Amino acid sequence: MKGFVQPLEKQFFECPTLLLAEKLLGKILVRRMPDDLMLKGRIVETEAYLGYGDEACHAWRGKTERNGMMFAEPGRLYVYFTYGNHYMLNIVSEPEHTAGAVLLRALEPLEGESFMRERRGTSLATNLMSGPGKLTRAMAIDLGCNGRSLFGGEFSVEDAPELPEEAIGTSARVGITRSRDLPWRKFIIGNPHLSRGRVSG
DNA sequence: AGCGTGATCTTT
DNA sequence: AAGATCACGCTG
Repeated sequence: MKGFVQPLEKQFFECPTLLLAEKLLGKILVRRMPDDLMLKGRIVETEAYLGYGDEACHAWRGKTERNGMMFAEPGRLYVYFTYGNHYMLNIVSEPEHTAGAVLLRALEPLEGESFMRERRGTSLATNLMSGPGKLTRAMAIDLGCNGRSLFGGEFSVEDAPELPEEAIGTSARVGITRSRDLPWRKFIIGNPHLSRGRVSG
């Protein structure tokens, strides 16, 4: 059928976390809401977090109630609450029982913008989902979404053409104090919907 | 550059 | 039980 896009399947997510952080750039996060409302955003900025050897990762000291979902199989959502205000959305990576996830830091709105504008209280497109807390707000993602699968219909990631190597930028991760030096942030160079972290490098 | 806001984790 | 930390966003 024309216009019907197949969601990415499990195998896509079965790769090392850092590689997944890069492969997700340009792909489209989809949430199917009640009443035929579709929310879509192109992934333009990600960060990799690994349970082993990465002190910035919630799971670096082992499994707890909060970070438990990071140990699940690839392709599930890890959502957590922070700073008393914000939900952060991650896609779980690495095999089951191994902690890893890709934080989605910024999306470019593609569908459902009026819903997003209302939730965000702003109309500027580049301000709707240009940050990890903003995008969960815009897409109404909270702790109830923790553990949801990307293969169950409600949430999915749509395929899109692979980006050329030169379109992808790399930098240190934003807003962390430990393991600052690791260059595990990936983004689409020059995209206007990036987070406040940095726009080009 | 400063602060709100509250859960989680560490230290007493 | 108390204190520090925090993968942020907004105001100024």
